[in-house]
Amino acid sequence: MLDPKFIRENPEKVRNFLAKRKEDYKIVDEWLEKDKIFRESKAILDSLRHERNVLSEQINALIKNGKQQEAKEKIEESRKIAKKIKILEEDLRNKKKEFLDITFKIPNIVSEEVPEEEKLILEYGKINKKKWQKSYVELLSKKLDFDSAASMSGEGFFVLYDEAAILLRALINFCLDVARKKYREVCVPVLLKERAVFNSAHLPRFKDGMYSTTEGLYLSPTEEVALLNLYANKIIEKKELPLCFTAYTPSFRTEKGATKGLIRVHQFDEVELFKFTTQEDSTKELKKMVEDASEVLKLLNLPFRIKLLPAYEIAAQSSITYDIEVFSPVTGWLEVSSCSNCLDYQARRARIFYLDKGERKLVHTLNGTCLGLQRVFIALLENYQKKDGSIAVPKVLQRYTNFKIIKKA
RNA sequence: GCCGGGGUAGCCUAAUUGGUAAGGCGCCAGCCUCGAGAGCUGGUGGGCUUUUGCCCGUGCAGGUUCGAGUCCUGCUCCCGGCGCCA
Repeated sequence: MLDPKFIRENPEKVRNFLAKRKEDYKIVDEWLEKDKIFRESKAILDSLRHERNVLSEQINALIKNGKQQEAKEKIEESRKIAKKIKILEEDLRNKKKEFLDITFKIPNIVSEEVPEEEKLILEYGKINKKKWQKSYVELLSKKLDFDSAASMSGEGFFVLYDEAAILLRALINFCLDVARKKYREVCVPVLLKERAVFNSAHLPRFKDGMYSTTEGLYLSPTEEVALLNLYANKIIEKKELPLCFTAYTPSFRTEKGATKGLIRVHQFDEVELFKFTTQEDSTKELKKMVEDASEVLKLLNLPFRIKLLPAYEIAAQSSITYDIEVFSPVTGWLEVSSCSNCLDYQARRARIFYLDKGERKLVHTLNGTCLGLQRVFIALLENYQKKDGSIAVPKVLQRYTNFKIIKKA
């Protein structure tokens, strides 16, 4: 969430970035109204509480001095106020809830660096497109089985066999090993409490995009949620920052518009990067994160490009987002990473602070995919295929696969 | 899942039969000093209020009460024990 004080003092700025996000900026007026009502009600309640507190203190003094009769009269008086307070408290609770609900609906500030339209930042590697190249589906043939997956889990799932399964696992390990050089590896849960998912701001906005269980837990839509919550309600020493984590887990999304294939599936694999930084370092650290994620593609010798997304394409919690797309000869450009600076938006919800000379400050949180593995998998197959239908395994992956080539199926 | 014990500010520890959160460390500022340290003084949770000031704050959410760290209910996490378990 944004700092209410910021919204109150800069409603124009908030309207402005809502417009950039192509969202309804009238919500700001609604917010200002709710904020005003809430604060006015609270002021009335506060003065009543003050009266009660004064009376209470008098009652205490009277009782100590043995003046029971006078105390009794004061208690009677105070009782009336207490009744009023109770009614107003109930009312204020509702108003506070309304106020918070609307505050949570307002997305993060948009960074000044965010362009009007998608902006190409970098192109890397040589695009190699040949007429004879086949799609990953053709290449894998029976090693990729959508039918069995559909019969046990429904549409939007897949089964991999043999070298295909091994290659995906190799990719997971490779990405993790590259990430591990700079990020601490951590193994995290994929079932998460409502509060945790709320902290990352996936709730309430992304509710329909997530699976939930009968026990009320949500299936992780991205490791971003778990990694953020490593420090929920904690205070970090400034000298410990930046804290960098990486994790691999499967991620789960309902993907209502899922199409057949590996590109958009309900259960997919990603290695995630996450950083907690000081307020002054987050911009610098985001750039490093984008480089770290690109590093994997460079090592795999896959062509890719980096884009800076416009405001209307970035997540509500993000203030700026870089996307990395890998080139796959038949399937085309595939988004494999999204690196975002959430500033203090998630930290305010999750209450994550650091101590700077005794002063408590909200951390900045950054997240990035490193990478979306099914999509890198596709690019790998299509880029490394040979004319005879076999697929070479990149040198850096061979120690993970223990084979150098996937023969034509 | 059951039984018992616990959660107080950045950290550590107090608070009588319910009477309105005390102290220490650390940190910040000032004094002192060539400077640092020590020492001394003040300040160090959040919000509203331009001042004075007021409200809230003892894991979270409620309840009882004139008044709750303290009593009650639900939840949560930690510690110990039992149970279950790959």
